[in-house]
This record gives sequence, C-alpha cells and structure tokens, in this order.
Amino acid sequence: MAAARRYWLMKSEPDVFSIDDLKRQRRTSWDGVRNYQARNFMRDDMRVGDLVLFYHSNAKPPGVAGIARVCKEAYPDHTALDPNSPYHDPRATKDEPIWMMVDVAYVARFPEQVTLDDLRREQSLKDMLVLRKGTRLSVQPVERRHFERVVKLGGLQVKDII
DNA sequence: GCCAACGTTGGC
DNA sequence: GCCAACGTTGGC
Repeated sequence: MAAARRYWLMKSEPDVFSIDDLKRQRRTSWDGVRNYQARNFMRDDMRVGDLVLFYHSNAKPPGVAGIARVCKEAYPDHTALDPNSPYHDPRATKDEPIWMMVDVAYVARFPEQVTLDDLRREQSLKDMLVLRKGTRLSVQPVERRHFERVVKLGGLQVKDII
C-alpha cells in the first residue's frame, strides 16, 4: 500500500520563478535550495504525487499563488557544481553533491492569490509554519487540513486538483 | 532600503 | 562545544 500523500509549501521569488513560469514550462527542477532542513525534507520525505502550495516570497503582496505536484523524487542539484551558477557551492563534488532537488509539475494557478494577510486572518490556519515569526524555511511541511483550506481560499475545489 | 530573525562559519 | 561575527531571508 502506498504511503499517504503529503503536503508542502515551497517558496519562490516570482521575479526569479513564478507560478506563471511554471505554468508555461509545465514542470521544473527545484534547484537552488541551500538550507539543510529544507534539503532533508526534499530528500527524505517528498514523494511523487505530493502536493505543494506554491508561495511567492519577496512579492507585493506575498502569498500562495497556486498548486504544484512533486513529479520526480530527490536527486543531486547539479547547479551546486557549476561555477557560473548563482547556486554554486565550492564544497560540492560529483560524489558528494551535498544539495538535492526534486522536480515539480504545474497543477493550478489560483484565480486569486491567497495573500499572507489572508492566511493570517484565518483562525483555522494559525498553526501554519509559514505564519510563524522568523520561519524562513523555503520548503516546509503543511498539514492536509491547512492545505485544503488554502485551496478553497484560492477559489479552487480540492477534488479538482487531486 | 531597513532590519529582525535565523543559519552557518570558524576561532578558541 | 561555545559563541561572536557574518550572511541570508523575507516582510515591511
């Protein structure tokens, strides 16, 4: 029997890569994660089929812009080996790549972004990690009930994206 | 652009 | 193993 699907929130700066970019490309490799906790979530816990809240950080306003789905499990992030990449890490080698990435596919763009303020206003979402002061994790787990609530706030039906 | 909060580095 | 210094994140 397959393990239960998990839910995540992943941050991206829309000036760098937005939900619209993902929609155009249909899928992307989630490169550039350079935080051990975030890497460990991707490497150890993300499985094909997991659903992702695509969060626009450093945006005006910041918030959840849509949904993605994990379509390939963790593998080495080769940008760490590339001296010309902004994500280059001189410690990384082919045998010890240090950093990992997953691939995600486009699922849906919310008709209306669910802003950070919207999330804060929802009593039922008050325990979400993204709302906790000082939480900078760019890859974080989300509870199913929170995921489903955000989808509804975004104007979509859960059954339509699963 | 500011700056609080956090993660990482490196001297000891 | 401690912790000060530094770099980064990300909301504002």
